[in-house]
Amino acid sequence: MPAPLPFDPVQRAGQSWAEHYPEAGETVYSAMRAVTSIMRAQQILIAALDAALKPFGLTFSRYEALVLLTFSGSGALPLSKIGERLQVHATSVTNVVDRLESSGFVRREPNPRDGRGTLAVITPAGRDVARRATQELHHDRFGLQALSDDDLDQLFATLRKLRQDAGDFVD
Amino acid sequence: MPAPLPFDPVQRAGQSWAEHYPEAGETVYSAMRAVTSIMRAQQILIAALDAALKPFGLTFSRYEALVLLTFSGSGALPLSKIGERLQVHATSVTNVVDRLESSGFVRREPNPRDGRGTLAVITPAGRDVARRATQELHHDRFGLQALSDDDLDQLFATLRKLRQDAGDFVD
DNA sequence: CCTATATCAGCTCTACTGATATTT
DNA sequence: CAAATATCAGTACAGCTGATATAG
Repeated sequence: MPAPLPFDPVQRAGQSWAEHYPEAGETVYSAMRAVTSIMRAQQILIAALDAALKPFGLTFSRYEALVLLTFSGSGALPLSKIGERLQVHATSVTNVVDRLESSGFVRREPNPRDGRGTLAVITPAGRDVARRATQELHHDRFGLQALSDDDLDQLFATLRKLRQDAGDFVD
Repeated sequence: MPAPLPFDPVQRAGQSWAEHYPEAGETVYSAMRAVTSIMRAQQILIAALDAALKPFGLTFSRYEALVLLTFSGSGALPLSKIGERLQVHATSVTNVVDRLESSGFVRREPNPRDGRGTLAVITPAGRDVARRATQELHHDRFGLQALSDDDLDQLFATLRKLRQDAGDFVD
C-alpha cells in the first residue's frame, strides 16, 4: 500500500476542472467529483470484501449469489432469477454458478417447472460457508466502518435514484 | 436491457437480511444496502461512461489519464505521478499508457530529471480527443443526470470519509 | 546497499458479444 | 413461429503477484 497523498486527489481534480473548464459550471464539477468518488469507493470496497472473503474461497459476487440462495425457502433458484435479482448478465450467472459448483457450494438441477431452465441448489457446505462469511462481513460492517448510520442511509437513498433512473426497477 | 423489476432489489435484500439475521441490527442492514448500492452504481456509471467514450476510442480509465495530462502545464507527467493521482497500480498505468500510445494520444519520453523514470507526453491528437470527449461527458453530466447538485456534493462528502479511512490521503 | 521506477509474464475476475440447443 | 433459458467461445478490461533491469 502506497503512502497517503498529502491532499485529496478528487478535490484537487475538481479544482483543476474548474480552472480548465470555467464555462462548465458548478454542477459539472460536482458531478465529476461524485463520479470519481463512486469509482474509487467501489474499488476500495471490493478489495476489502474480496480480501475478507478469500479465506472462504469466495468473491463478493459469489457470496451474493450464495446468500440469495439461503434466503429462498427451498435453497434453490432458477439461474435467470439470480441474474435478475443481482442485476448481472446471464453469462456471468453461468460463470458464478460454475465456480460455486466446483467449490461444492451449489449443485445444478433441472427446473421441474420449466424444461428450459436450471436451478442452482445450495449444498450444506454452501450454507455453512455462507453463514461463516456473513459473520465475518457483519463484523467488518461490509468495509464501511468509516461511515455513520446516517451516512449509510443517505447513500442508499441517493444512489437509489440513480438505480431507478437507470431502469433497474419501477416503484 | 432487461425489463425493470417491480420492486427495488436492494431494498428487498435489506428486508431479507433483517429477517434472516435479526441479531445483526439496523447498522448492519444499512451497511449492506449502502455497499450493494455503491457496487451497482459503479456498474451503471462505468457502462454509461465507457459507452459515451467508445466513439472516441477511449475507456474511462484512459480518459482520466489523458485529462490529467492536459491539466499539467507541459502536457507531460511521470508514470509514477499518474498512478499516484489516479490511485492505480503501477502495472495498470503501464497498461493504460500502452493503449493511449498505440492510439496516438500520448508518447513516451525518458524523464530528463530521473533516469529511472518515463514521461507520458500528450500529443495534439490526444489533446483534441480529450477536448471532444470532455464536451460529451459534460453534456451527459458524467451519467449523473438523475441527481441534484446537493445529492452530488453529499456523495462526495460522504465517500471522502471512506477514501480517507482507506488511506488514500491525509488532510 | 536499499529503494524507487517501470516493465513483463502470467493469472483471476467480471462483463460483454454472438452463436447455439432446447423448450415454452 | 417467436421468445425465453442457459451455455459456450472468444474478447476486452482492470487488478494483482512476482520477477527483472535500471538508476537514485
